[in-house]
Amino acid sequence: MARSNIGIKDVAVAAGVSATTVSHVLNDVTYARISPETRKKVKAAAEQLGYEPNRVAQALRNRRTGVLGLVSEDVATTPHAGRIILGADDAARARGYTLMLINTAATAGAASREGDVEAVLERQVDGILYATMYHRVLDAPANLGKVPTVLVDAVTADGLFPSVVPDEYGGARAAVRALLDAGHTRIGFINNVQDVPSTSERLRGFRDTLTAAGLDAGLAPVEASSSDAAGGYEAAARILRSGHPPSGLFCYNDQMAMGAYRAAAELGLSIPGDLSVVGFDDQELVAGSLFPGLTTVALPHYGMGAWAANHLIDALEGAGDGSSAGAGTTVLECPLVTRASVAAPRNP
Amino acid sequence: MARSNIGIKDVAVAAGVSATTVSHVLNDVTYARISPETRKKVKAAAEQLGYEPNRVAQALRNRRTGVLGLVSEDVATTPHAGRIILGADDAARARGYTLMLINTAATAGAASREGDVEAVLERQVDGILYATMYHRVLDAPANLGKVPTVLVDAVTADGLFPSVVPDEYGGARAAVRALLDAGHTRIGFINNVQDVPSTSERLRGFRDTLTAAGLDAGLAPVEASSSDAAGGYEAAARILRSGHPPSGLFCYNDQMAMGAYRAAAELGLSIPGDLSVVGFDDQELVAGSLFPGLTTVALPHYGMGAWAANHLIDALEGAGDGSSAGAGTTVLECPLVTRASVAAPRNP
DNA sequence: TTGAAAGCGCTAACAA
DNA sequence: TTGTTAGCGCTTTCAA
Repeated sequence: MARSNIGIKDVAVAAGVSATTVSHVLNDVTYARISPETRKKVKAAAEQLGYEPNRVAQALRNRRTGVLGLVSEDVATTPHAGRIILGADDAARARGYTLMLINTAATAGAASREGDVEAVLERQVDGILYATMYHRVLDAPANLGKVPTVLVDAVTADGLFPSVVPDEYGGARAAVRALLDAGHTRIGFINNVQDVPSTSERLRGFRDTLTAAGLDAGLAPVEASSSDAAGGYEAAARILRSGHPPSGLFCYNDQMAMGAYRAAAELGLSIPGDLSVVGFDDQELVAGSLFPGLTTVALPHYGMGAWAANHLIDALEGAGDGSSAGAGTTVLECPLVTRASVAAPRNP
Repeated sequence: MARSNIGIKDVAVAAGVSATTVSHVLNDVTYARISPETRKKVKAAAEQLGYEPNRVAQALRNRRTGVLGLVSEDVATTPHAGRIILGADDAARARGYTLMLINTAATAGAASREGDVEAVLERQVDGILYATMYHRVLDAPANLGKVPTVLVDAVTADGLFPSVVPDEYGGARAAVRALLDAGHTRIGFINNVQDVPSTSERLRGFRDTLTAAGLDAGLAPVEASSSDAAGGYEAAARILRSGHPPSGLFCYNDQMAMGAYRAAAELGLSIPGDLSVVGFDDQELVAGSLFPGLTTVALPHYGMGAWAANHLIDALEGAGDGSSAGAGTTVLECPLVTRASVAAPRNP
């Protein structure tokens, strides 16, 4: 079961040197003065025996495991978690770290989530990445912060941890600008009803962009509903059936846009001929499958995962100062992904 | 940085006993005869100091880390990975294990994937879960199997590893049966063009079910295309425009079903009034967002993850025999998820 | 009923 | 230039 029976000692005897020497050459210890021939011998022996370090023993000795605990909420719900995980994994591996994963329930009580954090802490992870599945303010478990911690897609009310979140506002601006650039002057927004940062920020981005373009944001139709296809259908129907319907529609997310597609179809409105639509989230499975393909704004999940891992490792490897080195929130751009749902309005 | 400074020794002095005794009582060592009062003292001290075991030290000593390496292909592509991860995490945690995650690229060469496996092996994982993102036959990295290994959603050509895969055939039967039960007698199938197990098995299930119902499977319309919405649209359009179109349509996956919805809409066919549709995969984001909701067949990703973790742990904890204890492939049911896309045919 | 001592595989002072 | 020695925190003979 124990896989690699051969250890540093075996290499030592094979090379005819001491374990210390083997350790020195294999770790490229700077202060060790070892003759080139000895180095060669050791490396050859190690290679030949197929030596692989036992990271557990190293960890015990060095008091660093090289493992990052990824505590992620609701891993299974969306593909978002996958992107965060992938970004974090890529970044971590590039720097010699590995991820240890624990799923935690967003809806669980503080005690349960504290237990989840404890599970990785026992494993002596060097640091923790705490990820949520949508941008929100997090009620952090009490034991978070016992090791350096970075928040992904979340902030805490007290702002004690460094964190990385999407630029919801900027993303909304990009979406509306795409509509504006295509020539639309009457643009509507269908928003989510939940009280989360993205709801208010996307609305703010929507309004500010219209205002900046010299339009009266107060006149722009805005309807809110649940952030799924049914909600999108309903909100879009309300807007499109109004007296003076918009020619461009910005949707809170791709699911709602999917509902808007249906509402448009029922009203005999073709996309993008009669109605241009922009979504948010870039859920490949949805945005890429709709017809016509949905122009949308991508959430930088991969980038947030990578940023968080890198930032955490920087903190770990930087001066072992207070661990709170560089708290504050970093905001990552949400780029527009152009597909085929935006065109010039029929009657500009 | 090192989080829990207090170790077994601290508890020992606090309780006025030896480290040995502390270890004994905290681990409930059966053969240790320790007085109830001593036990009480030790537990109180541990509790009071907030002692948490250092799993790394335990691992070094016990030669078991209690960590399972999850090597997963293309974690980010679909929500499937999330389900597998969740299932594996739940099962592993219930039995005191933790997951270590490594992403690997399905398209990468054997050498690169071997490196990915090596990364977790160095961490002394007790066993490995190797997961692919769709059911296929896997070209296993050479070092897989150095520790007990279970395959998730994949099999190897040589069948050397225990593995768990979805019952594609049974799922297809359930889908077709749903159509049959609703009264349809003319049923079509739009299939994937790729040569993967699901393509042939779902087709086989489709035909066998028709035959078993006394219909002539040879006459049933079958069209194949790429397994996305565009392919589904195209294949469905071909079938629906044919001389004698079916009243029920089974689709290789939900994406293709989404394309079929569009084809039906263009032909003025309402779902489920004029056409009943069944998908496969149960991609919540798609199946639940379509209108009407898509009746589909769920892939048991959560179950496969859980089964694999449990099976692996069984092997780990069972007699430390050959590790190949119980190779062979386990097949998990694909249940029908009923939404609203199936109804009785208009002209039975 | 309890404790002393050895050692898991590795690294790092310190000696030689 | 290299080797000896002492642990990292824990478990487990073995002895008391």
